[in-house]
Amino acid sequence: MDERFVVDTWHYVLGKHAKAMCALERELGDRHGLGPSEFEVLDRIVHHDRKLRIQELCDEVHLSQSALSRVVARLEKASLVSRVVCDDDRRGVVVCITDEGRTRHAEALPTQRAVLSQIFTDTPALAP
Amino acid sequence: MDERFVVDTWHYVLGKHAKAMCALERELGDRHGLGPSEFEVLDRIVHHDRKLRIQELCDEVHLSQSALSRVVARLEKASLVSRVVCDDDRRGVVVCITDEGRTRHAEALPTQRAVLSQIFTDTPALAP
DNA sequence: ATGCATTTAATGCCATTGCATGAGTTTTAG
DNA sequence: CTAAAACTCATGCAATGGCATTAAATGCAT
Repeated sequence: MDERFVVDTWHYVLGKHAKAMCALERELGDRHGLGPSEFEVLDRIVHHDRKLRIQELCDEVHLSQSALSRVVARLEKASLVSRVVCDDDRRGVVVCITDEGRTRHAEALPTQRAVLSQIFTDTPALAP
Repeated sequence: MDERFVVDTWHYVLGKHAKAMCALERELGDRHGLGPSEFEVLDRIVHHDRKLRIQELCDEVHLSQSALSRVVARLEKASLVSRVVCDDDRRGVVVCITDEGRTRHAEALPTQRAVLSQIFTDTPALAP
């Protein structure tokens, strides 16, 4: 169809993604010791406000199952979440956010919002 | 400002980026033996239709200088580009696309366009 | 002209990611 | 009830990317 629109949109996505990822990595990392993926996982759990199974998280975060497994492992090592074998299906694992995890997320959230605002506001939908 | 818009846009970008990257990796890789970064570099050179310095490419591709250096190295190993020390500034390196590189790019271009069209057409600007 | 700071690209090192696989559990078919 | 198939998550491995550093070349100031 409109090939030009498609390609322009793709470049817009590429540019914003790179810029935002880079900034998030820097800001979240320096200020809160979190990577973008770690923050995203915490954020999903807080958003749902309940325990989530790995598989549920997998649907929400744009990571492979293996990558997610490792992110959760890192979060657990940092005491921000805990992993518990699921009661009714012992193949599954539920991820619970800890108080420390909630605190860290709450601290990091304004940083993330600030970064994203910086990047996505005052920009035309398809910036040149 | 409109926090909701910012976050929604970010999720849109994340989703499209993940989907497109994944599909490009698969399709370009399987059909043409190219990674997305490799294709992107070839594409930029073809688009400009001239030799480009590494640094110029760096501005156009969303890669660090070191990553770009390695992409070009891979492309050179595959005989798709050649690297020549710049005449007027012998620190610099110009990257020239080879005939084989042009051919490969021409073959891969429709694949890339097809993937992107699939993902970016018939979707509302902010898909659910 | 000489020495020092700067620029440019390549490389060492490490972190993160995806694919393929593995171990354990559940479900299904017979 | 048993065996095979499917599912869920973790891990080995290789690829890719970024940061910091290096080597070489250039520019600039004295």
